[in-house]
Amino acid sequence: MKNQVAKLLSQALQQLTADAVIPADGIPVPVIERARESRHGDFACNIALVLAKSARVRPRELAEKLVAALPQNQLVERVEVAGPGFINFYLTADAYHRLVPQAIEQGHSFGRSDIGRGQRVQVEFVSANPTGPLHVGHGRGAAYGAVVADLLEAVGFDVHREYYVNDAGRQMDILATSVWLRYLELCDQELVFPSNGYKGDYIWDIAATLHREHGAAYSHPVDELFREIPADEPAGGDKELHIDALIARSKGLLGDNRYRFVFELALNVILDDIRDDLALFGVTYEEWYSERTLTESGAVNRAIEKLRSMDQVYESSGALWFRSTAFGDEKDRVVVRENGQHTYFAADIAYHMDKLERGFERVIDVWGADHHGYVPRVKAALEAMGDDPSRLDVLLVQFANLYRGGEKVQMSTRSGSFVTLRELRKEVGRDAARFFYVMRKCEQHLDFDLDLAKSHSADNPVYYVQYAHARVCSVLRQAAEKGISAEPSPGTENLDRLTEEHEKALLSSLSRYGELVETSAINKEPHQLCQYLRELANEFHTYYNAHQFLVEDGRLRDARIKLILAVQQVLRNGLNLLGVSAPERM
RNA sequence: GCCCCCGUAGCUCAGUAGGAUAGAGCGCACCCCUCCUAAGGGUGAGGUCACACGUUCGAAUCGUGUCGGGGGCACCA
Repeated sequence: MKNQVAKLLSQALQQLTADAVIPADGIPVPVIERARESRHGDFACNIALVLAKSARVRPRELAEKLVAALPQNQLVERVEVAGPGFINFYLTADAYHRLVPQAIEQGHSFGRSDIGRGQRVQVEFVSANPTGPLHVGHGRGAAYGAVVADLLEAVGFDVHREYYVNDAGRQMDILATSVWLRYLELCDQELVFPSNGYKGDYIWDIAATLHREHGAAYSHPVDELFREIPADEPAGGDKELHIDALIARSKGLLGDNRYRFVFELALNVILDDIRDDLALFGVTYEEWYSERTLTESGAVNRAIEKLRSMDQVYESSGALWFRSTAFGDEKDRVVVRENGQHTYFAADIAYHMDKLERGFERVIDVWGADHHGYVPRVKAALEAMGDDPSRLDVLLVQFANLYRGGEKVQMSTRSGSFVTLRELRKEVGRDAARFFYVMRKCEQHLDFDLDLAKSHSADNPVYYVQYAHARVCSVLRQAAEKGISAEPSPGTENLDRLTEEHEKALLSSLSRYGELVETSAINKEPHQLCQYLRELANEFHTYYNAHQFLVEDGRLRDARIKLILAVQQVLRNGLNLLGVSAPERM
């Protein structure tokens, strides 16, 4: 609808350019917006105000000329120049009416578009280290990333969802060692568990699996394991040195293959759990990309060599540094440590290089806000390698705070008192969790009210929207019971009977849906969709209270049934994009 | 110290690429089912858009500065 108005204006602009009223250079794309007030018509455009200066014509005069140059169109009833030079468009009733059969016939595809033109875009999200279950912080990234991906797909992008699995590195070694130590305890050995190890119950579970399936086959005397290991922090030593020494000793005692076995077991159990958890949350991926394959395939070395060949790295005090300051970073960053191991950052450079090499035109990373310091250096690396850093879009998601009974739920990884995503899902349900997570802009701190998310009341936005959908279903059931056919008449037949203000408001909202999906997708702002659905549901509920749908007058009844069928479809499509169910009854 | 985000109604937040009289929900005060689910609806009170200066025909929106809140600044992952 908006696009059609914009097209008309573009044609008028071309006409005026040909007539030399407007200078040919630098004509902006006309910005059409929804009029905020009905007395300003349906759409408004400020192009005359914008162009007045360069055309050296008074805004109102320019507006008049544009209006005169507008081609005829059956959607537009009349056009007015108002205020300082706004052009207001008043659309015909038919322009709105034709949306109703469209929504009903197009069903699931109503509101979708192809503005993405099949461009390949990768969305990487969650990517939590597989060292334990996902917690509520990851949940927000999961919900947000999933909806952004779905929105982009809905507007015609070729979306590739990816989870980057950090299956290499020290944290994973700490995990493997933690599991093995717990296993040794299950083999009736006594030891002091390292303060820096993973202490969650799930570590015991994995150790128990190892013990159940392999008995004491992986057991070693503990005194051998701890012999001459530097003291742990509680014993007055350094927890990092302590755990690193334990890892090295574990590898030595178990040997490569057996250590690998414990490592893989831990990794697979946790990764399966994460995968399962996300799937139950309605979040799925096209690909789980292993960090290890990045090293094994030589991509990391290749990235480093690429930087070297472009003279973007230098050696200093035994390490290899990337000149990220040359690209706006605040300090240079190490890519290969003094001990010869590459840093996590080096793998990240390789990963992003690989993403672009795989042919994605746009790459979106969803990160926790605590990683924001990472953005400049990753972009710097892409630029240094000769890529366009603007192809990478990093979306930072702020943390979510849970509230229960008006009190903030205290969470800290250290004390092990963090709430897992699974627990949250169990408590408030998938629908509420998905909706609440994306209700706010991602850069906004999120206050997640658990009581509200659980409440079955109008205060709860999820139920409110779902209830509107269920109510439509209920009306249709009611019709069936009364022996009234809810089968709508073809096309726009009878829709001219919709003359109530409530009905016009609903038609107007329906006409906004497509635009809304587009702006939500382009701006990566799912909260706009939440907001919209709430408004649409509100208009429906108001309508429901004010008017009977299943009236005696068959033509009016048909028109109303068609209208609510269209509303039902849009509610369903919108909820579906959010990963929230649209129940038939509640 | 440097960097990022935020500051709009009592509370939680919108404000659609600067636009015509700043919006919603909650809370508060009233009111509405002999009627398709009251898990609903309506009416009302409530704002110096943190502050100052600047850009513009026009600023909650853009720029600079100040104040206030949150987060980040590893040869960790």
